[in-house]
Amino acid sequence: VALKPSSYLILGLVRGGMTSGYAIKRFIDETRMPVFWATTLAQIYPELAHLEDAGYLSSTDDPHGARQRRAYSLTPTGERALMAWLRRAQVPPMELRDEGLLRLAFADNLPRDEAIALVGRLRARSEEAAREFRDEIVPIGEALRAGGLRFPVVIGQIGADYHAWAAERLRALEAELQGESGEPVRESRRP
Amino acid sequence: VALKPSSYLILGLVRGGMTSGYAIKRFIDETRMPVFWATTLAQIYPELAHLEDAGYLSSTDDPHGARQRRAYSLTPTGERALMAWLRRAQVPPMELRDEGLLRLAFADNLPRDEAIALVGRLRARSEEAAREFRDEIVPIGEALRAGGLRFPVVIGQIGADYHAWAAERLRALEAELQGESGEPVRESRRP
DNA sequence: GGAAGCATGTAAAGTGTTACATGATTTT
DNA sequence: AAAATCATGTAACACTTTACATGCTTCC
Repeated sequence: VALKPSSYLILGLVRGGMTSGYAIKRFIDETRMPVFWATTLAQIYPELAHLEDAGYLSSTDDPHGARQRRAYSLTPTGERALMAWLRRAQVPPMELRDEGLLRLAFADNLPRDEAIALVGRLRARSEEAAREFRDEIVPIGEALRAGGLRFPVVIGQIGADYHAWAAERLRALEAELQGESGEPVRESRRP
Repeated sequence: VALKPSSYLILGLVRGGMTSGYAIKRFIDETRMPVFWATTLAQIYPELAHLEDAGYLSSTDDPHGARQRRAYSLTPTGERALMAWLRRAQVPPMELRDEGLLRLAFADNLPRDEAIALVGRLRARSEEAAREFRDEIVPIGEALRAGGLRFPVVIGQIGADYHAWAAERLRALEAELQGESGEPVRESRRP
């Protein structure tokens, strides 16, 4: 029974010291460390229960005063599963599913100026995302680095660099589209 | 009742001349034009039916001999909905959900050489994807361009450029990780 | 006559999101 | 006393994927 990526996410976070459902939620909200595999609160608790049933996690009650809390930890099986996943030779192909680029694919339905405006909106979106990665996610990663974790900051930087690249790429596309005049030009294009 | 991205995908393809469910499937298989919003055969037929119920599409029987076929076309409502979507000022944030980058986020659990190997696998994956975009998807887009469609090739090129960029970015990360020696170095790092 | 392609669908399971629901404790 | 935070969950819905199911037509 193969685990899904969100299961490994939970496994990895428990292994990293986020031992309760709430701690996992808070870590995700605060650090946005798993930006490349989002999950929501409603998935965490069922997933923890499922991983315990399947023998990857074990749990003990760990109340603070009268406030309940359940503390999870990896079983040897869970440990093995996480490491095997990290070491697996095959990495599934990247899937990026983006409504913005889907719109762009249909931009032939728009007049040229409106197509350019659409590209401009996509560029603005990437600029905003780049800012967010640079100013919020990377600094949090740098804070975690003090605790010996170097990869959160690495993926934050990759995210920041990606969006910066995308913004530039879209700016180039805007320029290219603007360069093509509305009236057909006397062949200035190579054959 | 807002339509979902896959609905607009279908609407856009019908508008582009793929008037039957099978034609849509074939176009997707052959051109892989909507790489940034994948869909499967099992979604197409229910979606066509749903869009007709909701008044965005109309259909007529269009058999070839005794072989049945249902031909769809956009109603004025469908036309308006598609154009409004393309013109909408707000573009939802890009979501990229990638198991590979999720693994990288947890690479602190691996010894350095294995972490480097993981980055290497991710790089190889991007190189492969770049090749696929460059050698397969872009040429198909260029063929479509003859028919007046210029944006399929644009998104193919964006995909190719993205993966090429990613491969280079990951190669830089490999080098960076390799540069850090196993034993702690006498502070060659700025404060 | 058989294989490949054309054509349309369904069933079931898996996966994920939004909104709701509850209650204790700590801080202001 | 109220607000914020800690803590755990459920219900309903939305969406996607995998696998299955059927039958005709054209080409070899």
